[in-house]
Amino acid sequence: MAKRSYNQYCSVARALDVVGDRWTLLLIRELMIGPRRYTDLIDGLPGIGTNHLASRLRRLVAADVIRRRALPPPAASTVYELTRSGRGLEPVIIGLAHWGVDQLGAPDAELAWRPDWTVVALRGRFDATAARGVDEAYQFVIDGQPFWARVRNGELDTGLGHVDAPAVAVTASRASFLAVAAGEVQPEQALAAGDYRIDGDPEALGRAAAIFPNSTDPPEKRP
Amino acid sequence: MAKRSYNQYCSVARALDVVGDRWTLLLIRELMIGPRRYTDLIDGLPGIGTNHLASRLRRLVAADVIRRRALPPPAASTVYELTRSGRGLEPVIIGLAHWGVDQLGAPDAELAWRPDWTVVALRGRFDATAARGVDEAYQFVIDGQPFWARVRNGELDTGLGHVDAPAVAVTASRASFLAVAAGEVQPEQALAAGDYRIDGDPEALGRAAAIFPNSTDPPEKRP
DNA sequence: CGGAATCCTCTTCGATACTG
DNA sequence: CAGTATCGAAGAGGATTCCG
Repeated sequence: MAKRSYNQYCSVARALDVVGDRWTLLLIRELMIGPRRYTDLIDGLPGIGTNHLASRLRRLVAADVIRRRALPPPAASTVYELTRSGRGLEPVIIGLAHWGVDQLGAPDAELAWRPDWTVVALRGRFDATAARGVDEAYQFVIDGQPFWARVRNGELDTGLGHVDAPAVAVTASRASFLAVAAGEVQPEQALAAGDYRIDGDPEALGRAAAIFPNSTDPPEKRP
Repeated sequence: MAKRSYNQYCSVARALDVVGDRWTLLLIRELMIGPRRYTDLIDGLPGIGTNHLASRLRRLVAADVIRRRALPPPAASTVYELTRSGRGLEPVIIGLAHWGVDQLGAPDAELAWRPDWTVVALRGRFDATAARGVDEAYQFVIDGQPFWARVRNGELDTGLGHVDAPAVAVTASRASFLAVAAGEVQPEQALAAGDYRIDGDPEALGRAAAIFPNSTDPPEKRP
């Protein structure tokens, strides 16, 4: 039962001792999207053994990366969420997200895809400079799954569900949303085809496009 | 022989399909320090099975993350080094290094430690703002292992071996270097004790301390 | 000696079945 | 809904051997 360790006095190795196991960083990704129930996690991590999920959750709680929280009575359920320490892993996830774009390829029906994952992509693409002075929210409903992004004071907030008074709302099917996101289809075509809809202020749409640029390299320096 | 995959259309999952296996990110860390021979890698990754190292190297070459290069005749050996794509993983490694600092604890003789790993720590602590206008090099020789950092045009370059005309040179034993780095011993004490030596310009030492701050949070936003 | 392939034991993974 | 229990298959970790 003793945890396997790299046994190195190196902060990279120590970090990987805690979050380097298979599935663990994807589990962090899931919780970056928002608090999740056990079954939500199973759903967002197709293929994980339930025993492994349970043991990883236990370990991450022990390491103060995530926390177990009971929802108030009407909901009567428990959720897992990132602690402050766990939120500190966001740069790692974002770093992987940037790097992984090149490995992504074209949308493939064989691969699992959840609308929520778009939240992570949005957080990765967020351009704080372009967001300066903007104060508005954007609503998405993809495949019936609602999520949103709000920009205020140059900062980004995201969540699942519906947001008040969005400046723009995008409603789309999985296929059309992915086709547009991957650049396979022009937004105009998708709009004409019908299962892709944009409501709201056209100018706000332009701002959103600048704040979440489609394919730039990470803001870090280039080699 | 088919590679295990998460089978998700998500750039984080795709990235982890390539570099998420056990040992792989530590292998990238090793190559961030500089080009390495097979046996150097074995040495920097104590505990890795030679078969696993070989198979990971093969896969990473295939994925264009690293490259195999033959050294010119006198050396008559081959080294592995990061490709441009592989260097793109530096933000991930640095992100893990920042996060792992909290998990690091006190130096422990039970844990493996290599002087070279300090190069990664230096790269993680580099403060580009403090480096503005500085053009000088710093030499380290820890436990007999030489490595250096050079700051120029607000950018950082690092490497193994000796650098020309360093502004500061730090020479120390493993124990005293770690004790000072971990904040257990004040530099003055270590200097007095004798197995820690600093040569060069005291003002440059002050600049180096500002450029590689000892324990700040990552420059990313805080939660 | 550097760069692996082989063998063998042990742990972890993945899938399913089962329980409070 | 939130987990345990179980079990075959795959990967990890050593040691040793092989090849140039």
